[in-house]
Amino acid sequence: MRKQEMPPAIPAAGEGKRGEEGYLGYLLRQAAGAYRLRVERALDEFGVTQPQFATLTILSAYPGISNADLARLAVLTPQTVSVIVGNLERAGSLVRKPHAVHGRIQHLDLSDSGRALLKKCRERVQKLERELTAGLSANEERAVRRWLVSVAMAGATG
Amino acid sequence: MRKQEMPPAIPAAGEGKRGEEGYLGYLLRQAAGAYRLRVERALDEFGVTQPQFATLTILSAYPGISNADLARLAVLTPQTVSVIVGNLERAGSLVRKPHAVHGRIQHLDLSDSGRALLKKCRERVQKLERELTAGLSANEERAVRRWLVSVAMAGATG
DNA sequence: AACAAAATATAAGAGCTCTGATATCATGCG
DNA sequence: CGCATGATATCAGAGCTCTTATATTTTGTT
Repeated sequence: MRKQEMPPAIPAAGEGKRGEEGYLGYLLRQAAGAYRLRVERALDEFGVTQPQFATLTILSAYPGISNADLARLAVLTPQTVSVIVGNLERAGSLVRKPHAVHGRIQHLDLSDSGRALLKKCRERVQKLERELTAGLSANEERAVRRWLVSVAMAGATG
Repeated sequence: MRKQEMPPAIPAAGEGKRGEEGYLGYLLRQAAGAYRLRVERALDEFGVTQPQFATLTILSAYPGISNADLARLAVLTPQTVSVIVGNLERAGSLVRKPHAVHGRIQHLDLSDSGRALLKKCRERVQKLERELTAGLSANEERAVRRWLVSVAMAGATG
């Protein structure tokens, strides 16, 4: 396949601009896309996407949270979260408790089936998570974590 | 806002699970999302998205590439790239040269306006790119780059 | 009490991305 | 030559994500 291109000659993955000399933003996008794909493949059996898994996880840690707070936690817009929550509700993984003390806010909580689903997903994903740190020394992992957090928070209002 | 939640107490950005102790995959997704948003804000004036900018950049480095090779380079599916290319063509930033020596393959190339657009976008993005490395030592930057490449390539066929 | 401001939720429209399916073209094998 | 295989391109359907806009509720000001 792809016999002989005269021009620049397309590099293999991990070489040239595709490798460690490439733009950091480009590498970041590639890494996130590749990992998202691996997560969704691992969770395909359960029909759960990576954003859904993240939402279930947050909901498990902070039950009763509102859509708006969920969006803040996930660094997403409320509209985006509303779509994800809608799909999860349709699948029966979470329930909305519409009213509350306040009128407009809806509290979100995992259903029993949602909790069971999260447990199964978590096992799969933790395997991938371990692979993520496999080749890193303790120092390197710390540097990577610090960097990821700083990138996520740059330009944030808080 | 959000006066007193009894339960776990929602952490501020960069703290607890949202910070350096969180899941690496979660941090990766947040960082990529936040950076993509910054890029698209910076390029909003030109109506160019991050994937479109990446496509223009690749096309500039490898003119005459096919949709399929472009997909391989970008670690995306051919269908995804086809959508992006379609939007860029509609905007007049690239041209398809349908035929070739082979019959089915379409060669892609930047138009003059596409080249001018890329130049303007590149200036904006390079500013963000520099911010990405601001707090990193040379050693740390090397570790981050190596890690991103390894994540992007894990599970790849070749 | 009345109005303004802020927060919450949702809808509409657009782009990105996947999977699965379909059509075209090239090459290799009989 | 005829058919199978593989590569390329595209369509259809689904989910994620953004922006912009709208409706409802709560809160603060007058």
